Amino acid sequence: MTFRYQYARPALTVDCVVFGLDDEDLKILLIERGGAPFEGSWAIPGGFVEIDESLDVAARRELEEETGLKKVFLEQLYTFGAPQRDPRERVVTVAYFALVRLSDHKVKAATDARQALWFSVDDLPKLAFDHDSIIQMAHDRLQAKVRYQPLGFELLPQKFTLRQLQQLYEVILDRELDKRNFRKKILGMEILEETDEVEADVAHRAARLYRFDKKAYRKLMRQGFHFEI
Amino acid sequence: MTFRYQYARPALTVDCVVFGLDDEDLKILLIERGGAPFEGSWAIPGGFVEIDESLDVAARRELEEETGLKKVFLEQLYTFGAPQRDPRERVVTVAYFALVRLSDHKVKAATDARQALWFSVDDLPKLAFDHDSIIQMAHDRLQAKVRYQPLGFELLPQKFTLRQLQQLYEVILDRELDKRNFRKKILGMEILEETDEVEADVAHRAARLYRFDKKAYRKLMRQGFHFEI
DNA sequence: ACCTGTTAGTGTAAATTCAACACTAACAGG
DNA sequence: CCTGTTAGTGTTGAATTTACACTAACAGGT
Repeated sequence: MTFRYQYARPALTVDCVVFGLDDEDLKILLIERGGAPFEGSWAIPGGFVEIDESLDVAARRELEEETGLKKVFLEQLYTFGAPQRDPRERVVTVAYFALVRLSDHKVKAATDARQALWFSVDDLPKLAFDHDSIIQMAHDRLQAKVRYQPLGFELLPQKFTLRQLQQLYEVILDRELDKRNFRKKILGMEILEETDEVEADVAHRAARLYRFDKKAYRKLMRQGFHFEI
Repeated sequence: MTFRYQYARPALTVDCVVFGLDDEDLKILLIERGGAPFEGSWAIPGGFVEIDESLDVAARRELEEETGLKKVFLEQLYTFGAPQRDPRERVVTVAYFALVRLSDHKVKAATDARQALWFSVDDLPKLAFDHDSIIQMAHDRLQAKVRYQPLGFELLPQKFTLRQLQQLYEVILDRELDKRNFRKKILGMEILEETDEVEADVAHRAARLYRFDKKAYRKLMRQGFHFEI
């Protein structure tokens, strides 16, 4: 079946910048393209929007098809529509950024992708299309947003130590934070729930595990509380 | 001429939420639709993206065609793509928000629009499509962004009094600010250039006029300065 | 000339928040 | 029991933010 239109229409795709956190590194998930154009080069996962699916759904579907990732945090980033950004024809892409817990997820390459791999955010290979600008914008947005929204917890295991949380901010913001001031601030917010567990298998005093208390956070939000690191 | 595609493609449009500032009110520019669907109801200006123009260019073109506005501040907001948002067929729209100086611009209705009119942001008529959600998001974004980027100056005349500037923030943020603290903060930033003029035609002591000093602002930015109200 | 109404323009003190900084406790492993 | 490593904890000074009220200037009307 073919479709006829009176005017030429751009094709519409979605693409996802997927961030994951390794103990000391912020990583991005890339796929090696299995088809033209840019066959064999690296790109962020994505693909065409189907005619009856919403953009968010398309982004989730493509992400699962190409990398196997499901149920991740996903947020729309920006829409890129420079006329020559795809050499084949006019393609407008709605870019998303996603946050995943590396600990929870196994990644596997699939449809259209030879392989999917995590790359350190400041050691990326050459990328297809304008994907370097998309990643750049996603990284800027993550850095800005992580400071005033509790996004960071999406990157950590459900239970985490304060040390892990601090490290997360240090890695994303790319600067050191003072341990005592950090703990004072974050515990003072009362959005962390202390568990009665401590971390396991460490060769030193084990740190207490905390959980992000989403309910408490939402309640505080309704009272005008403003998260900020 | 017609175009044939193997798969059905969504149509792609751009829409603009245009803000203007009246002395005591934040306004939005709406057009009365001259054609189906929603003929006769109010909508934000916008239209189809042409095959070889970038999204920003399309937004500017549509804005000029429908309202006569040129050279306004314009920034991409969000892309709306719910499958049923347009009753005719699948239409994805890239929404923008724009800031204009009401003092500088005459608005005139044109192509496809019976008329263009300014409405107070908290007294809007019923709107076509999902334009109420688009406006809502634009308004939220303006409120958030005006606090940490010097966007406000786009809404004021080139030369303005501190009183006007304060009123602008009060109207947009919808809360009162302390006059002395406001002046201290804004003058302390050293991003305003004092002119040797004062306002004219007022029945009381005339206030000094200032200009936003974009050069000074950019210089400060490079040095890590962070604007914040 | 002067009275009235209205807004311009200005400083200080208290409260709060932020930044800097170092030691003891706990525990695993050898 | 010794070693190495990280957990966990308060205080002080500096900087920032908030609250708050009076005189000066000027146009317009009498």
